Amino acid sequence: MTEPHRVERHTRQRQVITAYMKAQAQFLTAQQVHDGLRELGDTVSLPTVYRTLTALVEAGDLDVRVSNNQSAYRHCSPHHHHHLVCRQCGRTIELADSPVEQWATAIANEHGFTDVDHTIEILGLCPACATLAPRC
Amino acid sequence: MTEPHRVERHTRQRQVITAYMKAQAQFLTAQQVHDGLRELGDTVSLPTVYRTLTALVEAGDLDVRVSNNQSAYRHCSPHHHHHLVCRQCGRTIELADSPVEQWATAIANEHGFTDVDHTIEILGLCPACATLAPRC
DNA sequence: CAGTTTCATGAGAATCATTATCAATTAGTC
DNA sequence: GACTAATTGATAATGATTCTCATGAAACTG
Repeated sequence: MTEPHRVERHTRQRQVITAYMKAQAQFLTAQQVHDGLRELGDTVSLPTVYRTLTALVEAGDLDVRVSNNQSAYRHCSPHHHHHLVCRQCGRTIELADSPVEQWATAIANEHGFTDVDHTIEILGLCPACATLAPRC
Repeated sequence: MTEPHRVERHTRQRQVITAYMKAQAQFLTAQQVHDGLRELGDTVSLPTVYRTLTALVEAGDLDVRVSNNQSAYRHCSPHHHHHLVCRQCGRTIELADSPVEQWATAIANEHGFTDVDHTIEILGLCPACATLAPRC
């Protein structure tokens, strides 16, 4: 009944995608990653881009964000899953620990919930976009 | 330059969908709403279900939640957009005001963000699911 | 280093949620 | 009841994501 021991392989494609995502400051769709890599000469098939991004999300290396019926991925430092995001340009600021952590846990306990996790996202207009685009 | 004055019409389909969603405690996909209505004998075309649900979301009457590449919709009381959700059965508990509100606003101001909104979601395993399904 | 195993990749097709199109229906108004 | 514009439904189109499966290449073996 022991798991068949799945070995993770270190392929060119995975390295390329991982490196690319680490260098990226924005949320990118699979398609954008695919195109971006091609521009650098590192061709990776679209299905592989999807597979790898999904794997990286499961590994906790990437954050996902769905908008417009599309998933966008972005590198994120582990354990700090809260963001302040500009709804215009997508500029993201990672937020450190907050009072929310404790509150969330407390609320969950109160209702008997276990194995608790939480997501917080603050959306707004960053200073730059506020001045540049009064109305888009 | 005045808007052409768009009149909202009160159709059978809209009433039916609105009523149905109000009576529902779970997040439902457009397809599920469509099927549910058909079972009640209130047939509404799938495109119309989509159109109506989208409109209701924009009106602030419904919450959306994306999972498995599908949007799910659920009635929600306005102004309280925070939920404690069971990741297994989808059971949802609406959370009242929290310390987060102030914190979010403070953080946003600190970074010069304006027109701020936020989303918080606490995911966990509800007591029922925790006992029934130790491992799925 | 050659052989073997097994996972990963890529090309293409398939899926399937969501949207667009457009003619036919209707709600709201006079 | 007639008029007008919004709404609906049938259908097709779109497009992101996933599946299939033959080929390629890691990792391991001896």
